[in-house]
Amino acid sequence: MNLKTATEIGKCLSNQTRFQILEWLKEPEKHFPPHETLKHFNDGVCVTYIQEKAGLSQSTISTYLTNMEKCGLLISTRHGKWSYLKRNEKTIKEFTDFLT
Amino acid sequence: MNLKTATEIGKCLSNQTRFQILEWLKEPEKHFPPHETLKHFNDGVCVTYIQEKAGLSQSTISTYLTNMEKCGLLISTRHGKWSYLKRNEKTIKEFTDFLT
DNA sequence: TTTATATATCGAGATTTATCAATATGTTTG
DNA sequence: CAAACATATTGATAAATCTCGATATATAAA
Repeated sequence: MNLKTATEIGKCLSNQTRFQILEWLKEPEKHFPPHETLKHFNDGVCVTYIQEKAGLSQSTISTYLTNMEKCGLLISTRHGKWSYLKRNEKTIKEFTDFLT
Repeated sequence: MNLKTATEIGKCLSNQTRFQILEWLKEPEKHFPPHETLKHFNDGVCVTYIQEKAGLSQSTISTYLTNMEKCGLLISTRHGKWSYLKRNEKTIKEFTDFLT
């Protein structure tokens, strides 16, 4: 982890909604309904579910998630027309190690 | 640690200079000269030394440090006319625990 | 292949942050 | 007390971020 990447992660963590998303994704089954198509949470939660729970516009949440993926906080996996997001624990650990 | 405080900390970590200060303060003796009056780094480093190393204006750094203290990232101790800043490892740990 | 659904990107206005110079406050020293 | 020094606060402008609606793209379903 370098200073630039760490700062990009800091930017993602500087907003309550984005931070909250990261918290929700710790335990997806606790905060989101199971997806109608996929029956598991192996790749996380789809954009729409996150958007509905956050209560912000689709475009805003899409941008948030894209940026969070870019700096390594999230991993995005596409299944058909859905994008699923899950935490990237490896980067999160690198970040906390860098800070500590 | 709650979401609001964590987000305030995230704001501090969203800027390279502020993040850098936190890194410098991990090992003050490695990045700063010993203070002419105090001979130790027990309470950290004075504002002026941090300001000079960061290369930003006195008012900017003062504001940075004040905010970093407000959200618990730093501990400020006054000795005479100097304010010394050091990392608040307790809060930093609470933050990384909250994130993990 | 048209239509519907999910996600991404663009453009714009409102809000927040970055950063400074100027000034104020607090503390020490002559 | 006056001068000097360290730090904090204020006021201002430029830059960045927030957030949306509109629109584009990708994929699936009819």
